[in-house]
Order: sequence, then C-alpha cells, then structure tokens
Amino acid sequence: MLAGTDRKREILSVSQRLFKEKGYSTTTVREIARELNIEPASLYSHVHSKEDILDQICFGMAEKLLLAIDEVNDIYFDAEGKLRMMVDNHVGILTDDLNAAIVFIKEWRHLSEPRLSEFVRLRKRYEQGLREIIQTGIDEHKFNEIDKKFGALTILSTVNGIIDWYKPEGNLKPKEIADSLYTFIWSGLRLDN
Amino acid sequence: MLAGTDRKREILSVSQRLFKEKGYSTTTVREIARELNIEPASLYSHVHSKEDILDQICFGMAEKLLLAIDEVNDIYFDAEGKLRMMVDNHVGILTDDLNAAIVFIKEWRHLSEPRLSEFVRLRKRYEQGLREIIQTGIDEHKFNEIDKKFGALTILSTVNGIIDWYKPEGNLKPKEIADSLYTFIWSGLRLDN
DNA sequence: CCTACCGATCGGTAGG
DNA sequence: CCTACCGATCGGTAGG
Repeated sequence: MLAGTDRKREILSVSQRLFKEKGYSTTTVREIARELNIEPASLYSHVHSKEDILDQICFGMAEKLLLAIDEVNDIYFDAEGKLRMMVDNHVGILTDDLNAAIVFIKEWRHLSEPRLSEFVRLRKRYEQGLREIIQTGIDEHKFNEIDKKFGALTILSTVNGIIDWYKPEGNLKPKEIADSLYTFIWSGLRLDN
Repeated sequence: MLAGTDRKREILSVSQRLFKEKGYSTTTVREIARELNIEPASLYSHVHSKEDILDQICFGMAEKLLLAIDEVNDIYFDAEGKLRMMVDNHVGILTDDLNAAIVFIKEWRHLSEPRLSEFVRLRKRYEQGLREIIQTGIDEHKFNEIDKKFGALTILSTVNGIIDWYKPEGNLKPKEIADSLYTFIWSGLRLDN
C-alpha cells in the first residue's frame, strides 16, 4: 500500500506528534526511537533520514489539499458553491489529521533543497486555486474587486488558523467550524447590496 | 535606556533576522556572533543565554500589543471604532518590526518554563481584550451571537496572517492592509440587516 | 532490528 | 571582547 508498512506508519505518527509538540529541529531521532521502543539506528531501515519523515508529512498534506481544490474548481460553477466546498474540504482535511496539519503548516521550511522549492510550488498552486474561486465571485459581481492575491492569502490564514485551537474532543465539530468560517469569509468578501 | 546598549540592540536585530530565516532552534550562537564579527563567547557579555534573546523579542512584542489593545478598550466606546483601531494598531505594530513579529508569532513556544507560561498568560490577556471588543458589538446588536472565543481566535489568525506575505518594499502599505482587513472582519462578523 | 561507534557541532564557562 | 576549552548531544553509518 502507498502509506508503507505498519512500522513506517507508526514512525510517521509518532514523529508528527513530536514535531507538533517540540518542533522539527528540536525533536531528535533518539526521541522518536524511544517512543517506538527501538534503537535509534533501527529507524533507518524504514526512513532515509530525519528530513525524509518531514518530507512525507508535508507532501502528504499538500497533495490532499491540492486534490481537493482542483476538484472544487472542476465541479462547482458558482463562487458560493466553490467557496463553501473549499472551506469544508480544507477544514475537513486539517482536522482529520491534526498533527500532520500542524507540521505541514509550521515546519515545512525545514525542508532542504530541492524539496523545499517543490513544496513552495505546490503551495503556490493551491493559492492559484483560491484565486480562481475569487475570480469566479468577481465575474459574478458577488465580490468586491479585491486584490486577488490579498484575498487568497487572507482566506488561507483564516482557515489555517484553526489548527491553533481546534480540539477533536471539543464541542465545536469540523462541520460547524467550516460553516462559521464560510459565512465569515463570504460576508467579508461580499459586495454590499 | 530600556532597549539596552547599542551592541545589545545589534544582537537582538541580527537574532531576529536569523530566527525568522531559519527558526530559533536551527540558529546557532556562532552564526549570530559571526554576523556581528565577534567571537561566540563575547555574546555572553550582553545576553545571559540564547533563550534570553528569544525572551526579549517575544515579550517586547507582547507588551506593545497589550498596551495597544488596552488603550483601545479604554478610549473607544463603540464596536466599530474599537475594531477599526485594534486592527490598525495590530497591523502597525507587526509591520513596524516585521522580523520581531514573525519570531514572536512563530517561535515563542521554544521558551522554557517559567517564562513560557508567563507568555501564554499575556497572549490570553490579548484574546480577552479582543473578546471585549466583540462583546461590545453584540451589545450594540451589530454582531451575530457568534461564539466569542471563536471570533477572537479567527480575528487573530486573520490579522497575524499578514506576516507571511507582507513586504515593506511592496506597494501595499500597512494602512491599506489594515483598512482591507478591517472591512473584511467587520463584514464577516456583522449582522445582516 | 541491534551493537558499536563516529565526526561534527552545540550552548556555554573560566579566566583574563 | 578574546583565547581556550568542555561535556553533551546530534544525525547517521558499518556490519551483522
């Protein structure tokens, strides 16, 4: 299977949690190994390097999000539908794998070249997808002639912000968060009329 | 003076830039020293430790922001005025010292106890100030009965998001950014009528 | 998956 | 602000 062996998935899972708690740089391969009750050297049978782990977390999330936004822009035709589904997908993907999402958003810059540039390219493609949604709204005379880049980045930081406070065991469910955020963003962009 | 000697301010300035570029953990005291053309050991005449540098950056920004939001809640009486001035202050403080702002927002968790807890307390006080603004709007029947905590955190991530793309040499000035963000947030929270 | 190990580098101190 | 230095720890490899 694509996700690798059981052991490999365990390594990724433990690493995500540690990278989230202490940051990538501060987490040591010794800590990861200890949580798995194996020797540090044994990790290297499953991953090429510490950065390899970060790489798989970051690109895994990036691919999920890109797939989702491409689907939105393929299927929906009006801005309202596009925005609603985009926010719903985005919140769903982040909350579904919160540790990975936090690492993806906060630790990607510790990737080294050439993967760093490849990652930045994927992120730009996502922003481009967001701009397409905003452009649809402008064409429909629903949105202000807002600077599309400004709008895309503002939407992104608004939805990504949930990772700092979302708690799976809390009473605010992903679907409700997505609904609130959609309303907030839609109203914020909407032309007054 | 409060900011310390010239040399100390140079150390903070160089550290802010390096912490922003590479993250706190990945930056070494040797790199900081090299940029100042001194030996690593010489840094310790001006700061107690590497963490001491991070401490001063994080608490410096926190104090500026707290002072500003307290002023807003003291002076302005209606939600529109409060929100407008809060966004303006917040964007102004972040953009005025962008490197420090980025470190403040992204690296504070590398503080160790007991300073870490003190920092978190300051951040909670700021969120409390934001909730006070939202409450004012609810009392005036301008805002939806939005969950105040959700609203405060969403506002925060929306305004903080600018640090990821703001460029001092760009054509979008802090005042314009603040105006756009204010409109976005105000409309997003506003009751439809 | 383990034992045994390595070169590099880390933050920081002593003493001037 | 420098010279000289230290104990600790890092990511990773060889070889089984």
